[in-house]
Amino acid sequence: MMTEIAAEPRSPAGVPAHEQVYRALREAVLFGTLAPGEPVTIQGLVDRLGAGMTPVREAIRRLTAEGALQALGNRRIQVPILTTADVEDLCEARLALEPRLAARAAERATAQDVARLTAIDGLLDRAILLWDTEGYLRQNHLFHSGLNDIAQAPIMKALTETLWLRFGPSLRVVCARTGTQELHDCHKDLIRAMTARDGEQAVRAIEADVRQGMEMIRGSL
Amino acid sequence: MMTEIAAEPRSPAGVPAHEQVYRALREAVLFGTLAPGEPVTIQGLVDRLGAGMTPVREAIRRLTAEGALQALGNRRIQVPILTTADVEDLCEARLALEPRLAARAAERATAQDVARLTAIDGLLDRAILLWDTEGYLRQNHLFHSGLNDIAQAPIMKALTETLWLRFGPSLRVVCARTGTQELHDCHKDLIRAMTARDGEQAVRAIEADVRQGMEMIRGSL
DNA sequence: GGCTGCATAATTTGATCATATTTTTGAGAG
DNA sequence: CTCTCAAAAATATGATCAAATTATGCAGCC
Repeated sequence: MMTEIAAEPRSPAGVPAHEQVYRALREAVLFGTLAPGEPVTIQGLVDRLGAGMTPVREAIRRLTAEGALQALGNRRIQVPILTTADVEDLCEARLALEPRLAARAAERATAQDVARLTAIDGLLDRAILLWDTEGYLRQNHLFHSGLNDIAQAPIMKALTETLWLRFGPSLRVVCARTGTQELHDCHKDLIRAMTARDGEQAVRAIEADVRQGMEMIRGSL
Repeated sequence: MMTEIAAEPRSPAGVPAHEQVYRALREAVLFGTLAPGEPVTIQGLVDRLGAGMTPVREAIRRLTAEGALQALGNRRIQVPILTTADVEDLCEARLALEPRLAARAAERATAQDVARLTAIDGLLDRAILLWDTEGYLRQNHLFHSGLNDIAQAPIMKALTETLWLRFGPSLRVVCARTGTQELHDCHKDLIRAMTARDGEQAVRAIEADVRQGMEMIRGSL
């Protein structure tokens, strides 16, 4: 497994090793091959990434604090396995935060912001047509991350990012299995809402998007 | 400063050093003497707590991921200084999450749960009468943490805890300066709502509590 | 005779520390 | 005011120790 976690051979000047390991692991959680329930060992990461123990350790603690990884009692760490209750919990948390961010974004979006999101959404559509699951996941995350940036609420955005880390692996499993063809694209509604500066419409669109995503995961348990 | 971070000389069987450092630091953020803007150095913690570098490092990364500490660009770490925008952001995040938790708690609370919260609230009142700021902060946190436990939504609760870590130091500064005497006690309303299984009332009470607390902090900037 | 169960040994993995290296800061000289 | 250099702090490595899991082997039972 997890053979696709890329090891960056050289350190691009100034980026600490623990930061690089963190980014690689985070990517692996969101778009990579880390599956729910998969064990994550420190030594394995040390061997695979060619880093020392301390940086790997720090990165793992960080991801664990964010909910991307789960520390079992017995010194073992794994990618969390979501229960039905977890998905409910996640869904409610997302519905608490993301509509507020979307409303703020709709109130603040410039034409440039809308253009950027539209471009990302285009790449997303292309990924869907090509059955490119990883591309879909990347562009989808990029779209929502960009949207939440526009809201200018860094704390709520940070919380939301940790939620995405929690359901990332499960969402990937679902998408790899069932594909992404038949999903209703709420992003178009979102872009319309932002163009119109309509917070209410943005809230409805993001709620639909969240429910759709969480429902897919729930159905796969 | 921070001389009151207790060093646990011996490891109480099985609790790893990095976990102990984490707990000590977390307590210091919530109830201790760590003030906003105060620098947190690894070496300082190593010397003060008598632990090794690696555990201290891990604890700091964890707290940083939770927003309790802030990594400056230049390898320096400090307790975050909240801006007005941060407080707005925090307030909206709390209003997004805590009312939902309170409503869930109100629907699920047993008589025993209510009794426990009532007991904590009694200790809280005593702390207020005694002008015991740390006691007030501890019991207040215990009350809300216990309330959020009852909601049985571990993910939303975890998010909320990180929010408390973010405003902990600032709240403590305010309380130490202005005291806690004149605060309207929303906890009584909360307990009534839980006894009555009234989610709506619980939402209103917690919203008032959140606004009151955030307003105190906002006014101190 | 083969299979199950448990005790024990071997190996893997995690936790911690001491230390070397690099970076940043800040003081002092020009 | 700027540049240089020394002290302090952070980063990162590898070694060492402890704990847990897995493998192994022996006895007893079907």
